[in-house]
Amino acid sequence: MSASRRRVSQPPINLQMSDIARLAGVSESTVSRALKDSPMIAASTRERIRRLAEEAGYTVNPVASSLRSRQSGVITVGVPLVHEREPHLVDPFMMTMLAHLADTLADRGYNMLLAKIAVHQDGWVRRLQQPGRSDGVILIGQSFEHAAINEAARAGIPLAVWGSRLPNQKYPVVGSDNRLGGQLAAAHLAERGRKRIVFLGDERLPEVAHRHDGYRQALRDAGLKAAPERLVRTGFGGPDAEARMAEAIASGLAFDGVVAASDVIAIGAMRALSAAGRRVPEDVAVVGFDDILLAEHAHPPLTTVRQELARGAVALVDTVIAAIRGDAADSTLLPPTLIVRASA
Amino acid sequence: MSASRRRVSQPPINLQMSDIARLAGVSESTVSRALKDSPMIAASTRERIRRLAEEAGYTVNPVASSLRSRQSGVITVGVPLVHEREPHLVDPFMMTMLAHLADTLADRGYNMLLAKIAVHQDGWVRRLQQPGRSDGVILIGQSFEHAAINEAARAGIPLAVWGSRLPNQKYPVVGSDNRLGGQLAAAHLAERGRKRIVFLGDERLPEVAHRHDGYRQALRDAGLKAAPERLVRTGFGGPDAEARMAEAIASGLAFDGVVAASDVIAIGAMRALSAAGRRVPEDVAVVGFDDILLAEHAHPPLTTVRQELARGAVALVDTVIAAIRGDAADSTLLPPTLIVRASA
DNA sequence: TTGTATGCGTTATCAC
DNA sequence: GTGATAACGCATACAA
Repeated sequence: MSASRRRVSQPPINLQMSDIARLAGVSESTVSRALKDSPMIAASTRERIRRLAEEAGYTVNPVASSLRSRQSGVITVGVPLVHEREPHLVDPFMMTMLAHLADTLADRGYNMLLAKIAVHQDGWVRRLQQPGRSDGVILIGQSFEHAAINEAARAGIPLAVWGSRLPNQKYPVVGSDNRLGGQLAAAHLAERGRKRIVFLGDERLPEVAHRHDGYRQALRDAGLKAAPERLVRTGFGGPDAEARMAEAIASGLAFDGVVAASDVIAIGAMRALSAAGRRVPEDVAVVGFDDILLAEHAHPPLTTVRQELARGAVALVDTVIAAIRGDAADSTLLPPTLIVRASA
Repeated sequence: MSASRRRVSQPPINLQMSDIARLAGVSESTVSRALKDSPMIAASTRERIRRLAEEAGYTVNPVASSLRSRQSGVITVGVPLVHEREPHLVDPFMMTMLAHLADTLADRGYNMLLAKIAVHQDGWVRRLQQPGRSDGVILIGQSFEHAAINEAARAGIPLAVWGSRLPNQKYPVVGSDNRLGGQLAAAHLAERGRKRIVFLGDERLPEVAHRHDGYRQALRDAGLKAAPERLVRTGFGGPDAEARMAEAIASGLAFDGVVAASDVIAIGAMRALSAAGRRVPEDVAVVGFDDILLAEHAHPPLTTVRQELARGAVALVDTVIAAIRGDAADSTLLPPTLIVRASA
């Protein structure tokens, strides 16, 4: 059942601007201007040329256009891969963010070029913005690359980054108030009488670090102490989180509450708890982070800190567009919200 | 907290090939060849030039390269939007497919350009493959555009389409055996003694049509009759499905089983059933389609027909690459699997 | 308001 | 094995 064919039938007669110019009896420049609605051209001829091009099925060659004009109409969205082999893109948070970004970029008339970034390899910053291919870059997550991102910003790459505010930051970030988010989560558990609350996540990552800070603040406020052994480090993958939680349980760690750095982590943890015969929330109350679609469908439905991804995506896009224009590109701090369901 | 800056500091000294040529004491042609590992160049000079370029931080300008060579290293992934306002990309099935495609394309050394396609507007096929911007196109879903896609294929655009096999198809498709899938779903319900089984989906779309065919076949095989009023039409959105299901219940339609055209539809239906006081699976058994991550977390966990998206994504990518090369681009039929959980 | 001329940075073609 | 030269298709400074 072959459906192949050489590019032979119906040669798409690669029309160029000169063809339209001839058809219209004007010069190429006029066509070029008319097609981008330049006010230089009389409205009547503009209209005529547009119609002619339309009928002929001509579209401007974006590659040539972008070589000459140094504008591509494309924005690169980069996903830093912390650990080589994780298929990060399939992560629900990442997918949702990408979908919102794609929607917003389309709204703004930009195309989206998706790039997985192996941040191990040196020089990824340069590869990121191959000259001319895209007008700007959105990075989803800072990973451990604060310094490298700063360098990229200093090199003049229009940038917007999803993440946390850090000292000495030369690039605009969009992100939730992670400290507040962590605080909301832990305070909620404390209010429900939980005394020994575990934090589950990789606190070396900037966003998670802030969530952890908020968590400790809330514990202090509640008069609880944050035992260091109750910081259980895990990556963002569900199976990883499940394994780390299982280990913690097996090690005899005593706890009655969990603040997870993400919903996927929380759900992995609940799996491990369930496997170990601990009931949620009776024995252990669990709070997640993100409020992905899965959260409300989890067993039990997950209490979590919602991040406003749709708003975040809009802010990221508008920020990078501002940077491209050379306008002030300010950082944006989004308010997280505690969504109380059944798990805590 | 402004983090903006004009592109002034640290001018990235836009290095070009001529600079490397001068540095190496050779011509531009030699540099060009060396950097693409042409066997024409002596291994020693090749290595020397590569190192020089590396050190200088030079990368080939992909726009200029692609204007001249007519190869972009980019593949466009198009998502046809059936209904204008649905944010289709946020659909879990779509997001998962996109993530797998992005992973696979990256593996194959291609970049992914994401395009939402408004199929209402005429001429979308042409816009899809703006000359030069990408080497080929992957379409996720045929929508109602079989004829237009055929036209694109005839025009020589290298294509691969996720969808169903249709008569007179001039383009390669990758997709599940939807007829078999529908059959598996309905047969499972029949085996469990369900007699009045509703089909929930838009049977005008090719893939859904085939699932519906399989459903009817299974009913016939089980000696049941497929009453036309048990075909309840709905789009792919969860809220839409919930509303249609609620209407069907309110209208007094009698049924004890549901075959849904997707998991999202199934979950929407279960919501409506639950709201109407019908228990799943006791009163109504429900089978979904896709096996998205959400399915196993649904209430109750959803029995569904799994599609192998990861394999599908690989097939799509390899198919479009074959088409780009001018090789035979064959269609691929993936085997669906029934995953039995608690909902049926 | 429109046309003319030049060049964007690379690669293909042809010569050496 | 390497170099010179002319495109690739368009947009802009400048001239008219």
